[in-house]
Amino acid sequence: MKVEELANILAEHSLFADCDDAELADLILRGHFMQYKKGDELIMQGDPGNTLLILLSGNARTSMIASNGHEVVLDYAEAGQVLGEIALFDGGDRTATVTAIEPTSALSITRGAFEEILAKHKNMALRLLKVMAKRIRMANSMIEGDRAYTSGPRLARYLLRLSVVGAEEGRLKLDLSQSELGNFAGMSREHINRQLSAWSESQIVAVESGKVRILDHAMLSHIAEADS
Amino acid sequence: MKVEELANILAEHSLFADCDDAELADLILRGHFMQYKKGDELIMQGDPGNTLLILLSGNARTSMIASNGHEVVLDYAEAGQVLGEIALFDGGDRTATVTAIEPTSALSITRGAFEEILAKHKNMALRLLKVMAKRIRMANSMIEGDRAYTSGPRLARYLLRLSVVGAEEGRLKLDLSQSELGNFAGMSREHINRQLSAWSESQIVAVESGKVRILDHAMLSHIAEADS
DNA sequence: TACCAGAAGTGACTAATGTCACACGCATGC
DNA sequence: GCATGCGTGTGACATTAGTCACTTCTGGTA
Repeated sequence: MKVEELANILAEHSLFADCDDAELADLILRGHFMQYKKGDELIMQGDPGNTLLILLSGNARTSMIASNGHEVVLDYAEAGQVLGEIALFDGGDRTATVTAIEPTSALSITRGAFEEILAKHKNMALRLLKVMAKRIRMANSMIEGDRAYTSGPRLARYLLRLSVVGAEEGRLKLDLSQSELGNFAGMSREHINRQLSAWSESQIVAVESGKVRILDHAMLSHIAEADS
Repeated sequence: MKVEELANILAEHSLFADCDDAELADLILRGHFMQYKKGDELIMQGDPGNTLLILLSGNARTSMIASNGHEVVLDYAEAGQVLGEIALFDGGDRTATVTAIEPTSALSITRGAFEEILAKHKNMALRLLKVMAKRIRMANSMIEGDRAYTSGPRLARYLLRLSVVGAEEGRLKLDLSQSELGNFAGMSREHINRQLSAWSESQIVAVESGKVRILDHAMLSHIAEADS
């Protein structure tokens, strides 16, 4: 892939939108371009983590497998997202596995290279701090939601999180199977199914050939804040 | 408080242990020394967040109140910990409330001052990135634990998290009431009580005048990884 | 000492979800 | 066309943990 193409992809996404050309050039120069097929693992839980990844295209699922075998999906990442920062910065092993859920490409940058970039471009550190702050905020909000709410409001939250901001007919960013939705929202497939059926009755969502569409965004937001 | 005293306190704690004198001096010079009584709020959920706090002494509880009134305790902070980074860096409001649970003091640094320090001392950014990486790691591990395990293993994990590393007779860092433990581990006070009683029967913990002591650290760790 | 407040202990009941079992529908490929 | 597999729909039941309503302890204090 050409350097200009990479630069364009990077510059399209918020995090790198305000990078100057020199920064972009350095990222691309020091990074390796990686390609993955659907199902490939970009990052494997337990591995030592010495690289930072920047998703260029495609979508990936970040998940952890607990010691009892239970799978927990933490997030879905799209182009422009930074992955692998945790292990890179704290020096520990990778905490989660990142799996491509469609053909995906990424820029891989080693610790050494990234530290040089940080040293050279001081705005880079602030950008990264901002990305990580947002991640902690999201994680805290997941903890709060998982703890404080019952399954209904929780599923509502996760659906809203998957909903496209522009709200093009309420379609979700990703078409997840009900089992995957379950792993993401922390409930059983059957329970997801029942909840979705109920909401479908009351016209809050529509389920068409396995795909969820949000019909009543306001109502869903209301449910997400509900008392129970 | 004298500058040298502050410098000593800062230098004692891991995050700042490798700061050079100039860095410490800048932190202290640009920071305001704050003191809090037990029960005072160092940070209030919903406020705009324009300062970073570094705990110098005491202990504080970080908690969120969900829209349905449910309180979720995210963490307990001790001296040396950085607080308030999330809102400082992503520009949003404070996500949680931090309450002193004993007399506490902290260094408060405004965004502007901190950005100047970051620009001047390039190691500062790496240190911060590391702190935040560890926080995300901890948050992810909370999500994993809350989702994948039942109450037993979960309580075990939170007790271990509160246990002093040096394991001085298994005493916990903080003597929390059972209700507080409940808000931290995400279960009802009664359930905490029953679980603790059961473990006390089997000599895994001891409960003496309201204080929990871990008797069998290995067993508790084993429970924390249990299948159920 | 007697009293009070806040914590802790406990039984009975209830609510929320997970689990199991199985039917169904729809796409894929031989 | 038919077999196969995967995702979905649904009832019955089991479990887990929360809730309620008290009682009992404990430490501090008038």
